[in-house]
Amino acid sequence: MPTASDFERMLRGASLRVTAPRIAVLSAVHTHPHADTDSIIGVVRQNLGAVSHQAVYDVLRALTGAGLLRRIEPQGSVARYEARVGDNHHHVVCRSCGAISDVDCAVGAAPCLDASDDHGFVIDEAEVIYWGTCPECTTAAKSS
Amino acid sequence: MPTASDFERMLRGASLRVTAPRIAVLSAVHTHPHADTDSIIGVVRQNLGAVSHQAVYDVLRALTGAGLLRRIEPQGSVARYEARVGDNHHHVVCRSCGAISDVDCAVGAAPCLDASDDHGFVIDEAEVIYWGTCPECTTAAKSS
DNA sequence: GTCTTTTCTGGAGTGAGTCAAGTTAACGAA
DNA sequence: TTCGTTAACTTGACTCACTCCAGAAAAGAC
Repeated sequence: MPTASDFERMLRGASLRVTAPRIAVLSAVHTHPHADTDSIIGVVRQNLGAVSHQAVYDVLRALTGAGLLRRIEPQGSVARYEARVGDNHHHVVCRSCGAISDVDCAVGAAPCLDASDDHGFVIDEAEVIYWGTCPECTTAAKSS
Repeated sequence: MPTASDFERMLRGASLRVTAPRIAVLSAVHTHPHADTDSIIGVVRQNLGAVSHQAVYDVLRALTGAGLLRRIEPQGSVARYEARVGDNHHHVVCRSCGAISDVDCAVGAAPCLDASDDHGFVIDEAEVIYWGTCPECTTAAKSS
């Protein structure tokens, strides 16, 4: 787990100012992957005390823009953030409880990046979301 | 292009009641693929006159649930609907203008459905979204 | 034609996220 | 160290897609 000074280095590397809210948000997302904005606000406030929700929204946007965080938003869910960036990985989402897990790319480094007919689009990323049922919900459904 | 009686047959096939708003919504989505709810409401009102937005939301949900329509919502966009259901196809989304195009599956009928490590999830669908720049935006960017 | 059930209307409400104006603090330069 | 600039934070109002609710209307079964 990265330390506060690691986070500081990451911020400086992205030429962003180092502030307590930013460190706290970065840390919260590292310890709570796939957390939604509300939970992040909660965690940040536990560590720092009062922080405006607006600040957290701003920080999340700044960090996402700088490539330090990645924003994901599966259908029917609010925005979630994760700290694992730079590798091409995807997600499985549980239809029943909304749980999210990371999945490494099925077909090498850049899977499915070739669309059969790209309609002239210049494609730079392929995002894959697997939909299914998580182990907990599967067993819960069986026993009912 | 399907006719009103085709739509009627589709509704009956899904054991849904046949009403003017439903026919109109079905027709609107067929003629305007990837339209958002607001545009659909607009098209429906052009054809039918006054229809409440609530009715359109209800109809869209009923038709989506019955499998007659498919709901897609790429990040940063509101919900959109398309009438092409039952075949496993995906979408390219333009980062700059939000345009959406259909893309057939790159790797056969069910692409990438095998995650390398599924964490015990029972996966039933793989959704792929390609991100890029559409032809219009590409040429616009070059000329500027 | 009458009855039951589903659908539609109109209006109020919810909640994630944004906008705007003013204050505060980070950090490079003097 | 202090100063000034500029980015970041606070507060609070606001937007907008979407939902909930209660009553009215219409579709389909008998």
